[in-house]
Amino acid sequence: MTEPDSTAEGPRWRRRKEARPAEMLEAALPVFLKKGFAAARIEDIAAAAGVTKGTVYLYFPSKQAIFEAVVRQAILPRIDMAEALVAGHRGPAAPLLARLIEELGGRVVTTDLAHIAKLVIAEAGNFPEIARFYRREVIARGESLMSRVYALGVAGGEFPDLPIPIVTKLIIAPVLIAAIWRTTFAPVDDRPFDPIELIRAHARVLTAGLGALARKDLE
Amino acid sequence: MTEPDSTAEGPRWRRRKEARPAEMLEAALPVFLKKGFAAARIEDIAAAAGVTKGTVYLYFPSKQAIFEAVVRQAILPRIDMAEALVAGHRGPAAPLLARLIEELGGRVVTTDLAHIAKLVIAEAGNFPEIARFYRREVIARGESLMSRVYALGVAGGEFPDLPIPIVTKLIIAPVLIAAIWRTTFAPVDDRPFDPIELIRAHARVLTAGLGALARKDLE
Amino acid sequence: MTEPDSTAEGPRWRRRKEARPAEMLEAALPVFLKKGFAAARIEDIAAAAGVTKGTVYLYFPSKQAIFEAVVRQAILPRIDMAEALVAGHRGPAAPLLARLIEELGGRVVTTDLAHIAKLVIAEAGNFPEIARFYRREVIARGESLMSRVYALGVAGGEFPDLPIPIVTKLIIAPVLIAAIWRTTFAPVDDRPFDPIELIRAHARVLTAGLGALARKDLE
Amino acid sequence: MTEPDSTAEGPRWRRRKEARPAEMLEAALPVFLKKGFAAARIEDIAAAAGVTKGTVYLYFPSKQAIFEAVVRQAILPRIDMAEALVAGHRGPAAPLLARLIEELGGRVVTTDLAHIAKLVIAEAGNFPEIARFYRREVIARGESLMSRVYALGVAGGEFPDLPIPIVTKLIIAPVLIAAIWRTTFAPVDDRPFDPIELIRAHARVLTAGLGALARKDLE
DNA sequence: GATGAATGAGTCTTCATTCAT
DNA sequence: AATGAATGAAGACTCATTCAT
Repeated sequence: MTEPDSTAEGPRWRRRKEARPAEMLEAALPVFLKKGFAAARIEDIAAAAGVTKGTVYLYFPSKQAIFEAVVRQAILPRIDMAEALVAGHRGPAAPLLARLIEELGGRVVTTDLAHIAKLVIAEAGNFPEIARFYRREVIARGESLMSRVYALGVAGGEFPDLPIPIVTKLIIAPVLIAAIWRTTFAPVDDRPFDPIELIRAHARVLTAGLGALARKDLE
Repeated sequence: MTEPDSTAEGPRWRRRKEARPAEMLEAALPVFLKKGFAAARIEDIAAAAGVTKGTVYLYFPSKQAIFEAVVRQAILPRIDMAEALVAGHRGPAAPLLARLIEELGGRVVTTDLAHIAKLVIAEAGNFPEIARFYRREVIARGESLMSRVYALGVAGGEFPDLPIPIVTKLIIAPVLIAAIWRTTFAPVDDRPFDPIELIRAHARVLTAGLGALARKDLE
Repeated sequence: MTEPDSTAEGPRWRRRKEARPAEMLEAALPVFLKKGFAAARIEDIAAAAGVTKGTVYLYFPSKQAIFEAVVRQAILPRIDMAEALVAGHRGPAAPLLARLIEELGGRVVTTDLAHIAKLVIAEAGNFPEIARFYRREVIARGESLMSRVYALGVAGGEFPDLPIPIVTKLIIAPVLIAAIWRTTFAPVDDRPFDPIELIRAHARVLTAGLGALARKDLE
Repeated sequence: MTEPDSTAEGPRWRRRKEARPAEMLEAALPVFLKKGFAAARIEDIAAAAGVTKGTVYLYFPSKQAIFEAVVRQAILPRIDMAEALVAGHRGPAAPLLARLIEELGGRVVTTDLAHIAKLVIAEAGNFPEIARFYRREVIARGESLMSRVYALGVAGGEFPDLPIPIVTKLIIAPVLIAAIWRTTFAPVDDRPFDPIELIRAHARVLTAGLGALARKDLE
């Protein structure tokens, strides 16, 4: 597939050691997504990367290490993107929050981030390291991001003063549901599922709810 | 071997043939909850049920069959309970919805239903049959239940006219998040997590949001 | 081989769990003797025992455990025999020592104890547990045995007062050499090697030497 | 890459092509000593020699070839030394023999010759070529050396007329035991072990024994 | 109905060896 | 000459499943 020169037999390798680990992770991601950790075979991953089993072990010491690296590589760039996206936002908090949910959430829900999130949830129980990493690198950063937006809204009287960890989860929840639904139940459901519609409704209901509660708080 | 003489008193024990499968499923549930499908060993399940591996196969044809039966048995009674709980509710829709969320959601989130939900989500990808069953028996019934309550609210002008599948997911989402958090990330987080607090906040924000949108719709 | 009933296919197993481990060790010994630890394949051992790989793991948790058990089983009964043999001896020390060397040493050197000793020596470096066991169960008991005989001789003025650990090794040394020679070099040597002759010469030279030194000490 | 400009000063280093194999063997010896043949990895050897795996195969066709060469190289110079040492000895046979044992044996037992001997013994079973080489180059030459000394003693009536292969083994035995003990059991024994003390006792007992038997023969 | 001994396919992992560069 | 990426055969170990007792 990615074999650039395959006349006859082609060279067994070409000097690209530095690129290999990333290539392999890229190849491994769909395998893990499709089968989960336990059912994914190293050989599948190797084949997907166009190498043989042994080669995989030149770059990673174990299946678990591959898995952890895959999750990391799949997630970290997205987090960076998300943070950049937020950093650019300006203005009152409520529309900002709505936009965040719609843009970020929409992105998550329509790309393979949905699968990745589901994968992490599914396997984190067996991989405390993954769980820890995810909490630290994804959730914590997401929360800190949200908390800034939310604090703005609280300061401006737009939002009620709820605990950040709670609010964050309320914000995220429908996004995750959309991800889970799309990856898990949509394939066995004949009714269409439009994740974007869910995200939009969520944005509307949530901001309306927060606004209403804020006003009630003021009374 | 150490069998005491039992001629006089009749059999010391009586195998509850009919009860066996259910007993096994009960024993198997915690094993699957703890390890997931792949890592759960038949021997663990057998041991938990106080029998040997071979016996398990007298009642179930395969590990997968056990798993599916376990999930079914764990979930069905809860659904029935939930439906009963709803059937008894009366009055305006908003407080009913809030109560539903708090009572049902609270129950889910604090019992091992949380683990079960997480298990289903984690494994449904590998078990279409589970996914199908869950969608059909759990989600569909839950939705139908919700839809009755929600329709009440829409009719009364309390709720905006959103699509039922969307609303249902919005209602459920934080409950699921609470379940996932508790089973997956709380164990690796040192900050305390109070699922009930999340559920309550959810109930408040959601009903407030729906109410606000309903009013806006009327204008 | 030991299959008692093999018409057509024969039963896959017959209730003999208790005998199995010992049978397997017996089967494993020659495999280890022939190949050493590293080169011995579990499958070889299984085949030698008339079972398949998996069965081996019903009884032993690892290759190393098998190895250790094999060595133990091969050695312990011999030690017991040796101790019994010594316990029965009476009379002055020098002939007793000579008899010990000739009978015990002769036995070692002509049976597969020679191979076992060589095996232990060869692998003990990689198996501290084996080394420790051997030192404790074989060497220590052998020494204690020797030391009783030797003390007798010292008390009677027959032997010089040398440190027991030294004397023991002098007594054992040619026996071990004979064992090593027979298992290691004799197969590639065309000259015949008679271990018994070596043992006899050793007994004579050693007792003569000890006697001479004892007399010199007295002067 | 970081190669400094070398046009002006000529090559910074010069590969000693001819020396390479010897260097590698030197590097390989400790690896084999520490791990034995099977557990020694080519990569370890290469690393110890400061080259990469591939380079090793420029000089040796296989791991086994390296091993054989290592043993050869480790042993041959010692043999030469030993023969030189003997060639210089003069005088009556008994003290000569004692000196030989103490000096040669002492040297063996306190240097890594002990480890090498143990290595050969451990692996010779799997490497007939090694066994053959060792018998031919080491044992045979050692024997011939001993036989000259011994014949001197027999001629002078100092020693009894025992077969040379037997006597040789009696002479060597405690040396080997010392070597084996030091490398194999001493590490798991908390009591101190002084190989020199053993060698000295051996020299004394052996010469005394040979002398006594010689006198008895004369009677 | 239960048992538990036995199986053997399935996987990860290691490492000697090859060979394009 | 040296490298080091890649290979693939080999082997330990696991465990769902079978079936004689």
